[in-house]
Amino acid sequence: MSVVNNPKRGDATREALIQAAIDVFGHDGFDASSTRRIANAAGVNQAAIGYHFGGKQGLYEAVFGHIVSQMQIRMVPVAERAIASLELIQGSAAERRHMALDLLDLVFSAFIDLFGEESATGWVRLVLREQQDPTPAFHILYDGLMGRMLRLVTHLVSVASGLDEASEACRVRTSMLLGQVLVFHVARGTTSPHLNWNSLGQDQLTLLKQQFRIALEAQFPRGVST
Amino acid sequence: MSVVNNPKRGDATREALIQAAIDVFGHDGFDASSTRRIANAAGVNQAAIGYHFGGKQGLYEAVFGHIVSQMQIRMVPVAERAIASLELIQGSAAERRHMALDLLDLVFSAFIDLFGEESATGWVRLVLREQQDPTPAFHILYDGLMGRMLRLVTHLVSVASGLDEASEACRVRTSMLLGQVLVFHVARGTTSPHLNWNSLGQDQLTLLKQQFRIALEAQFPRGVST
DNA sequence: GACGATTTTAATCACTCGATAAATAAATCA
DNA sequence: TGATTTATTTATCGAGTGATTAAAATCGTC
Repeated sequence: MSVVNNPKRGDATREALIQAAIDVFGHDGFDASSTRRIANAAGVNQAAIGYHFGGKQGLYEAVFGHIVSQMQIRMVPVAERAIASLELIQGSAAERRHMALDLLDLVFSAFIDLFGEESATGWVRLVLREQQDPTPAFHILYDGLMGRMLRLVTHLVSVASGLDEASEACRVRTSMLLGQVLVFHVARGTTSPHLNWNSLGQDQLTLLKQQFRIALEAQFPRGVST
Repeated sequence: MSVVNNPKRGDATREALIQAAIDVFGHDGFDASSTRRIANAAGVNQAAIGYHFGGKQGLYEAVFGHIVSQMQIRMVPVAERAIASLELIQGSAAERRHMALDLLDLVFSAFIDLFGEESATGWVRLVLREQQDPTPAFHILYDGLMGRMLRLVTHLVSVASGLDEASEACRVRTSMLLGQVLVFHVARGTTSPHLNWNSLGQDQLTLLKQQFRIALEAQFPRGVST
């Protein structure tokens, strides 16, 4: 009870293991990452993984719990702001369209920033790998954040485009929007040499947001109305 | 000399190993795939991998050689047709823009078909994994096909948009186009439940091409001209 | 059918893996 | 302090890894 917050004895070890695991798992994937390397990177003993997380799989899932909470810190305020704005406005269709476009820009800007953070290099790879072929850890991601964000964005696209929210067309277009951002991480092997970008710095992120906005406005033009 | 084509004795074994390796590597990744499982799936002995390909890594690279040749069969004719069309036309800027848009649609349609083929489920995962974090095998892909296709598409986008081919803006927009297609494979974990698609059948591919064309035309409008 | 070359197989190597039990250390509380 | 719980470490287990060797089988050719 000396310090506030009451940190239990093993908290430091657990934290160190999760941080190291994000790096190692993110760099080499689940299978190629040995528990010994992770433990070594964390400065603790290999057996500590079994003690604190039950095993390698348990550590992997704990890592995703950590990632989701980090993503939530960044995205939830933005999402709530967008939802609040949407509920407030009740003008003409054109006005709501206008608003939805601004909110899409807001949400995707946050998304681009999130994926471009310095500390993100580790966990972004993990998230994308899990996207590609989901393991049980994927549900932690989807239920915790991705699913909710996707529903919000789909709704915004629906308002911005006039497409029925439940239609396949609307959902396809929503996914395509997502792809326009993800591609710079997912197809890094191709985009990176093509753009001479060896990393996503502030300059690159700015350009990305800029170009995304242009593409967004073009895809769902403001002027067109009923 | 009994059969034509002079198939050497070990060709059947090599072919079986490559086919099995595409499935196993594609499903579980390089590290999680054991040479014994691959050999078993191919119906040959594990030592045959060492004999024919030098080792696990050699087999992995041979797989990518095979994939590239398969992709080339599908994409090279389309690419050559596009290049030929571009060189022929020399009308007004508006006409060239028009043509470039049609060619973009052509190339990406082929791309969508390629990634949607029944037999593709195996190697698509492999290609995307390699995109995400390139190993030496990535160069086989990039030099063999991806790089060339990307240059072609960049040129088409340049003509269609009026952006300088060498500009970052043009290349970012090109990558974004690519992302609009890739997302359905790369973020399958998210798009698949969102769209209630458990696989990419003919209906899904048709809808994809349809929506992509709409998004493409919107992003690079035909009407606008000098 | 015998020969040499190519291919396939069985057997084994040294090694790394994740998990775990037993021993030790540290903190907590009576 | 001594007892008890909690945490960390050391050491080891069996399973599975990729690679390699040497023997066996298969082939074309004479």
